[in-house]
Amino acid sequence: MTLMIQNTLSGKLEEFVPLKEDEVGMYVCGINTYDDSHMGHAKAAVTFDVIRRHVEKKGYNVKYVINFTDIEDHCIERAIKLDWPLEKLTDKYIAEYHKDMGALGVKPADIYPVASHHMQDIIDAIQKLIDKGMAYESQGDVYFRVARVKNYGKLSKQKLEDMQAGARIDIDAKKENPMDFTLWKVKKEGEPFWSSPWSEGRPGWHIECSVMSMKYLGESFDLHGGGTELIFPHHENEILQSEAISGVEPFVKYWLHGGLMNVGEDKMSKSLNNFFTIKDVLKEFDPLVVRFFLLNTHYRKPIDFNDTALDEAKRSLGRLQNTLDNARVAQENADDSKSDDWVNRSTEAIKRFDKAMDNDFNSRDAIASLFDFSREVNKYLEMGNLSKESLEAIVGVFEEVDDRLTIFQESSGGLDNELVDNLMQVLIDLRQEAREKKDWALADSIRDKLKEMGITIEDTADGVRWKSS
RNA sequence: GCCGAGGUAACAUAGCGGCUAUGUGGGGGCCUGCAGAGCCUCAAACGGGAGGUCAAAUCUCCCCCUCGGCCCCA
Repeated sequence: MTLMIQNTLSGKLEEFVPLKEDEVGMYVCGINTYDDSHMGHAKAAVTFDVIRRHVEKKGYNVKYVINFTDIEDHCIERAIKLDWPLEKLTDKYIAEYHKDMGALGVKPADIYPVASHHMQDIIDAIQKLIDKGMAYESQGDVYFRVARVKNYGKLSKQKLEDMQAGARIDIDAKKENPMDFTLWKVKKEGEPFWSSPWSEGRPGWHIECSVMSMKYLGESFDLHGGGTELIFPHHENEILQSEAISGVEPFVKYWLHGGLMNVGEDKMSKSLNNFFTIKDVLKEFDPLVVRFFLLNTHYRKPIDFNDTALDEAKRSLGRLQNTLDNARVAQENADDSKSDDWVNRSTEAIKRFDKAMDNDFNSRDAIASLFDFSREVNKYLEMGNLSKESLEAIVGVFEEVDDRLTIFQESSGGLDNELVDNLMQVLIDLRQEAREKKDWALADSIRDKLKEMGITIEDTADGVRWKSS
């Protein structure tokens, strides 16, 4: 099956054909390191995590790079405000990022380059642009010369003329053209700075991504991701710079952009101050539920963030988790005498899942297919006549899915605590005795009290089960 | 103004030419001492208007509405 990818560059669904046989380069814009990550960042991290895993599953050797930008305005401002060296701020929020994303089950990237650690590379790149006539120095600043580009706007489909017509563009006397963007800017008093041939100052936003992506992935690589809000100007300018620096096209073959996280009518963002940090959300919801919530919508679409949606995700995911739990329990008790065609059906289920993922990483559709599979499994589980081999295959489907999406619990049974297990067994036995004597009041009382403690008792055909919620 | 992405049953989302979808919620059954879980089943949809096709939620055109981008942002 071929992997199809919606490419922002062409605006079309294209077959994925990597540039090189041995390695697929993938670069995703990380965060600006000045504050805790919010759910919007989580959406980006999780979707590209899943995309990366699927591409790897297709047999490609993915080299995954996520950058940290610590040289832009917010970081500088925050560092000054806290009276911290920039490095301290950078280190802190990189650590927080890894903590948050780790908690969300995001597989680490191969390389996490940091902008401020690549200053010489950045300065060299800017010099190269100046040497080529693609950039110019002006009173210590350096600007990219947009007029020298032949096809401006290939990613964002914007025309230079249109941009200048309606937009609110700052008229800066230092620029030749209002659309020229900053490669290097002179420091302001009190700001952190680096020396350069032009002035003491710092790089503009965009250039660090060009430099770091090309450094680690080469002048031309396969996949570049980010949120839709980055298409213009960030990614557009990244292309201009990179292709001007290297002289190689395309800088990136496939551009992927994820829909934004909304809160009601607005997108979630720091500047609107309507964000929910990952840390706060994880206090209320299981990380697996959060992942399910994020993956239950196609990555290119926006998602509205609210508790109701998370609650629904929790219930929905619980349905799948139940099937998996039940299958696992049945697996322990199954005999291997009977045979049926669940091995084949399981293979088919994985194929269907894969097919959905091959269609521009349609995790929503892939999950829907799992619900269908789950329903079928439940029917047979209830009849209780599945063979060990079948159950292994069925559990295998869930494990395969989990390998890609990471949405299931290992086991929802005990608390990994022998003492608790034993105590629970005593309570369950007592309750069973009460039930046999038809002492429903006592039996229900035990169940209710445990429920209050967050422990659910279920009477099933295979015996009594309990789980903590 | 200029670009981009969308408008699918109560809600959230897939589907993007023929197979009426998935979950949550709702009605009715089955199972159960009850509960839970599960199964079966019912109700419920493609923003509006033209066009085109044997056939459209899916294609074309027009209109309406929403969100995003054009200062920073995953």
